[in-house]
Amino acid sequence: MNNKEKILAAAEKIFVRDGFDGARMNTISKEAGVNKAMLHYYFNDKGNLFEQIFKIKSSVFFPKISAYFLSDSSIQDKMDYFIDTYMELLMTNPSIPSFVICTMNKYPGFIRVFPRGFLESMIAYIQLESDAGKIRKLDARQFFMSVVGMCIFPFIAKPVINHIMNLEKGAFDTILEERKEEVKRYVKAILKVEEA
Amino acid sequence: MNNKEKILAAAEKIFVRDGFDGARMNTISKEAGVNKAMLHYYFNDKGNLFEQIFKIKSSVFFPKISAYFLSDSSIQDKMDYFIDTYMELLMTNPSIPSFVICTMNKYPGFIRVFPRGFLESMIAYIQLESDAGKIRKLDARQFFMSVVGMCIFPFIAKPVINHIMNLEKGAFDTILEERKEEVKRYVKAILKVEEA
DNA sequence: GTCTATATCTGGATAGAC
DNA sequence: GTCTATCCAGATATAGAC
Repeated sequence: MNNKEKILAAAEKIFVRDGFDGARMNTISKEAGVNKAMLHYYFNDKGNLFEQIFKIKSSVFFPKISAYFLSDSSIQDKMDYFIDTYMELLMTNPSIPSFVICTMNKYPGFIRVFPRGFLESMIAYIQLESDAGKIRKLDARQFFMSVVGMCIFPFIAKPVINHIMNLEKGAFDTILEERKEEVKRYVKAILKVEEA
Repeated sequence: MNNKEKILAAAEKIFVRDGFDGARMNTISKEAGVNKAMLHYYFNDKGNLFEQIFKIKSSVFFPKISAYFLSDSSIQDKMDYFIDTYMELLMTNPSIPSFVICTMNKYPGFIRVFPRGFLESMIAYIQLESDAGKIRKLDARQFFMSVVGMCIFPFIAKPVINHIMNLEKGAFDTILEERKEEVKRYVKAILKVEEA
């Protein structure tokens, strides 16, 4: 890894952990093991360094979670895949949801990193299935927001959850693991066509 | 309103809008219309000013959303009340969810303001109903997390939602209003006992 | 490309007059 | 209680030698 790559890796870690405001150019340089002036040499300023990282990251994230939606499997299977993949991704990057929320609420310009097509087409597909009567009649936008909300909740609320449920060491991870299955069951219940 | 009250009101607004780090003692004093030195006279330092506000706020919030849980109505009605009350509260304070998430992830000590009893007893009650077979067999903690996740999602993700769905002016508020009913329907579907 | 030293700015907090 | 002036720490960014 050359210096530029070292800086990118270190900056990602520190920005995600501390947020844009909380991150220090000093901390990043120490983490990367390079001189602080190098950060400015390669990336001019803090804001630009920040953008570079998350343009790269989001270009792999969205294709991954939406991949299976193109297959010819049932919508129930597609939702199962989405929930599994999304939850797995979050479990290996548990700070991402809070990071994204904090960043984009403070710096609305940050949402540019969200590519439009992936989410739009997933929602459109769900709406078609609903309109065709294959699943319950629902607003696909509301449904999609609900699924994502259910998936990210434990990650954004971890401190409260630990406080309220006073969990033992490791218990939180168990909750996450069980949650995948539980959310999939909830989604199936929501999608199920009501009896007349 | 005396100076102390003016400061509290101004500080609440600025802290919620800008976060703890982003808030400036200068900005707060201007907003309150008092001299900056007054902030230190009444509240010593920034951290203490911050705590005072949210101890007061949370002491009204939790009793409100959990009030109806003590009645003798059905669990479905209780959940409807919870979702309505909670969503209404958020609609009049739409920045609160992001604020809480950002603050408590950065300053874990902040969770002390969350009183334990209210949420715990709501969850315990739901678990009893489930174990008794009055609703579907489920993990009440997972269920409760799901409901809260569904309610707060549009508030924490507003910038993405506007970006992805490219909404017209006022369309977001319509989504919020419709969401109350939609989430209530989803919750009913989740709670419904499965046929053998 | 890499480093040291430093300029410059910002913001919380304090001293002290009134 | 209220104000002005100021201190001081911390952080970004730059200048300039090598």
